[in-house]
Amino acid sequence: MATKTSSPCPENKQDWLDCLKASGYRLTSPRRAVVETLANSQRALNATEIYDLAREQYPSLGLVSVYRTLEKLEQLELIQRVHHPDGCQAFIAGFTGHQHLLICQSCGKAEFFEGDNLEMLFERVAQESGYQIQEHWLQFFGFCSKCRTDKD
Amino acid sequence: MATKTSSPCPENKQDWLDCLKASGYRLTSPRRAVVETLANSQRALNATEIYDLAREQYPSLGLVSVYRTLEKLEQLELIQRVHHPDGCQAFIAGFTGHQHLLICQSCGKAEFFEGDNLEMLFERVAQESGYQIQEHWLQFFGFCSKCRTDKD
DNA sequence: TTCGTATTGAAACTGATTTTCAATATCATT
DNA sequence: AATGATATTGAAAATCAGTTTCAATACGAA
Ligand SMILES: [Mn+2]
Ligand SMILES: [Mn+2]
Ligand SMILES: [Zn+2]
Ligand SMILES: [Zn+2]
Repeated sequence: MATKTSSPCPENKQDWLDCLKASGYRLTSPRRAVVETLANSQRALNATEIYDLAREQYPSLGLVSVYRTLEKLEQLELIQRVHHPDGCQAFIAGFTGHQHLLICQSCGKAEFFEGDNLEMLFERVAQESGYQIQEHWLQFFGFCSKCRTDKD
Repeated sequence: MATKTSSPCPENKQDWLDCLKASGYRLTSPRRAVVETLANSQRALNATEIYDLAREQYPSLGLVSVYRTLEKLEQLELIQRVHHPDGCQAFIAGFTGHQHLLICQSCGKAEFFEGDNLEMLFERVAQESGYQIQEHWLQFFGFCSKCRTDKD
């Protein structure tokens, strides 16, 4: 029985490299470093965080290449931007299908969940407002089990 | 019978000025201009948009004063920041109680709605993920009745 | 009306992101 | 494996939104 929540890490970061390759991009060390860093992360990272983490393995990496790689990964929908009260320039591994984010307010750890059923609400709001509803954003914030334990 | 959706404009922009006054701030022309502009707007506006609109009535207004006034209005919870795929620095008149935004993807017109009932989903996701859920973001995007008509 | 000071707009500054550019690395082709 | 066209690179310069500084001004309590 499959769980309804899932970690953002993709099964295989090779998929990302394959996808970049298939889209006509070259596989370079800077790109590998960024992919590696993001694909291994349990939480959303911004450009500088990726830069700092990736340089531990690949010190000559330039910040500009991080920005350029993020741009491509986002276009290919391998990653997605995460909006947060503290900022909206962090990225996390994307997931297919209809999923939403659950984010730890303490450590930032993110998971995806699915199974929100908002059809009834869509209809009621559409009725009352006259809007034709096309998209929705839903995001939960809380404390992950680890951070709850640490608080004690 | 009260509708469950409502326009973001406050009944009376004088309320905002009173609130600023009550908080120890002086009522100045730049502040009045920003309040006027935001309180009259049906959609979220960023600093530059407010600056441009407000200067039509008050040409000597400085952009710095827009930023400074926004900061105060946000602290007083008279306005709130609106996150959007195209940017997250726009503000709209705030509302009390538990409400969420419905935004037109064409003209930006915003309304608030209430009555989302996510308790069951909170519990299920909390159970499956181990997270203690504290907050949620919910936002709808679509086309307002006017923009739907205009498309025909 | 007076007067202390909160507020102002211009200019300088900051930090994040983008652009430019010459040097380099990738990879399809030989 | 070697070649060569060119996509990609990092450094430096440029841009952009937002913030800080500061002397001049406007608010509003007295
Ligand atoms: Mn959903
Ligand atoms: Mn809600
Ligand atoms: Zn946590
Ligand atoms: Zn509209």
